[in-house]
Formats: sequence, C-alpha cells, structure tokens
Amino acid sequence: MDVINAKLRESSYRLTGQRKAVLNVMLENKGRHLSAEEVLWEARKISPNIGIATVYRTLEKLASLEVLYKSMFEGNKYRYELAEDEKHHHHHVLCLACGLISEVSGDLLHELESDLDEQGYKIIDHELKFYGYCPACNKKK
Amino acid sequence: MDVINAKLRESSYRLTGQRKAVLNVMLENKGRHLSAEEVLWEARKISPNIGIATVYRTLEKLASLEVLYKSMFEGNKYRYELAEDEKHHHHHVLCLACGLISEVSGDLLHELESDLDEQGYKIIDHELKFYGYCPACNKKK
DNA sequence: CTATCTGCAAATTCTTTGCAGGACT
DNA sequence: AGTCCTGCAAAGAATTTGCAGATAG
Repeated sequence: MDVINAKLRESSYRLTGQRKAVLNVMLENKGRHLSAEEVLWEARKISPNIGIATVYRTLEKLASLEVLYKSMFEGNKYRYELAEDEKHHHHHVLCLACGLISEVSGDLLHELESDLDEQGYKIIDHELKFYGYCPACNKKK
Repeated sequence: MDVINAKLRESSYRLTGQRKAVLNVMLENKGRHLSAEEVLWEARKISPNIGIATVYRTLEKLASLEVLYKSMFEGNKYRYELAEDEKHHHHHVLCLACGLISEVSGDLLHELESDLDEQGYKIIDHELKFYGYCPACNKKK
C-alpha cells in the first residue's frame, strides 16, 4: 500500500474520492479479475456517483503505473487485477465450463525466449492463456 | 485445398462467389495475419460488392471449420490466418516497433500442461503471445 | 488559485443481427 | 422450389473523448 501511494505521488496523481474507491475495490478483490463494469458497481457502493469514464481512466492510470495488470478475456473485454510483486509473471487458466480464472505461476518460458534471443528478437514480455476445465468442472464431467 | 473443400462440403456450406473471394484472399496471404477490414479490401478486388457482414460471417465459418485461426491482437481486434497443419500449435511474436507478427513453433508448454493436469485441470488449448522487437527493429535501436 | 479531475453524453471502433431480396443446387 | 446467402443499415458492446463545471493541493 505504501508502495502504491508512492507510485501515485510520483506522477502528480490526485488521490480523489473516486480513485480511492477504485483502489479499494481492487485491494479488496486481490487475486480476482474484474471487468470495468464490475469495478463500477463495487466502486458505487463507496462513491455513488462515480461514472464509467472515471473508472476506465483510473484503471488505465493504475495499470500504467503497474499497480494493476490489465488483460484481455473473452475476446473482447479487459479485466484488471491487483499486481502483486511475488507473481510478476503469471498465466491464466480460463475454465470453459464455469468461467473461473485461475493462475499458474512459473517462468517456463525463459527457454523459448532465449531461443528467440538467438534469432535476433528482443522479447519484452509474454502473455500465456490456457483454456480448459478447472478441477471442479473437470470432475463433474 | 482439397481438404478445405471437403470441410466446406461437410457442413452444407455453399461455395458462393463471395466466399471464394475471401478464401482466395486467405490463401494468397498464407502466413499473414489479416483483420476483417483488410480481408474486405482485398476481397473487393475479386468480388466488388461484398460487404463487411459477409466477410465476418465467412471468416467466422472458416474459423469454426478450422480452416482459419482467429486470434485477438492489439487488444481489440481479431486477426485471421490460414491454418496450416504443420504448425498446429504456434505462437505469436508481436513487434512493438513495427507491428510485425512473426511466429514461433514449438510445444514447450506440455510440461506446464501436465503440471496442471496433476492439479486436476483438463487443458484443451493454450495461447501464447510474445511482445518485443523483431530482429530488424532490434538492430536499428 | 489553477491544473487536474469528474460526470455526462456523444463519438469511436469492432462485431453482430434483422430483414427483404437474390442465388445456389 | 426451397433453403441458404447477401448487402444494407441499424443495433450492440466495450472503450474513449470533449466539455463545462467541480475540486484537490
């Protein structure tokens, strides 16, 4: 939290009620992947008049500061999650049955990246998603 | 091509002029990743009155038959590429400088998948994207 | 004070859908 | 003939932007 505050200050970022609300929503949902719409509903419990534009602007800013991770799900929708240092590189498993998003840690990909390195690429980041069934749904089948 | 035709027939799929046009565009751009809009412009050279809706419907159908692969790029836009059997599992490298999309083959991910298997997941597919610089742009820096 | 932030509504961008007419087999 | 297909235009969904008023520092 101190780290987050420091990051915010760095970029002439005003800590308004609405931003506090969005930040609280994200902190209270550590580990979950929320859409902008979901953040809006939660944030309105704290800051009732907050609008969707403000939510988007805030999430965008927080993502650019790496306070949040932003990634695309369901092909056409971003979801945001609190960035936690321990899991800098993590991957998502999306359950095709129930929609559960779980996470896999592990940096299995360094090998592939150094291959690309040798080919002349400079890899900055990667994104990996798995599609399948979560343990609960897999059992039911 | 025979394989494609067979697939089409299987699903009471009519090979109209517009669909031939889209298919030709994709065949002529083997290895490239086209957006619906790009397919539209190319297809109009062959079938001048084709509309964007038809392009989407055709691409969707071809993707469902696994004649094409469909994947999300730039966060908000699908791109389509001809499916070639040899590279069933391949991954994308998106150059942050020039936008070039190149491909990596290799199924480095089985290891991670079997880990998940042991945890009770049933993994059906995965999608991996790398972000960085292609050899040409990396050199220029 | 004054630069930044907000809510609203309108605009954008990509994709999908409804419908009336047209075409393939 | 009858089902499937097409183009058009309108609808949808997610996100962004312009603007005039509000507010943090």
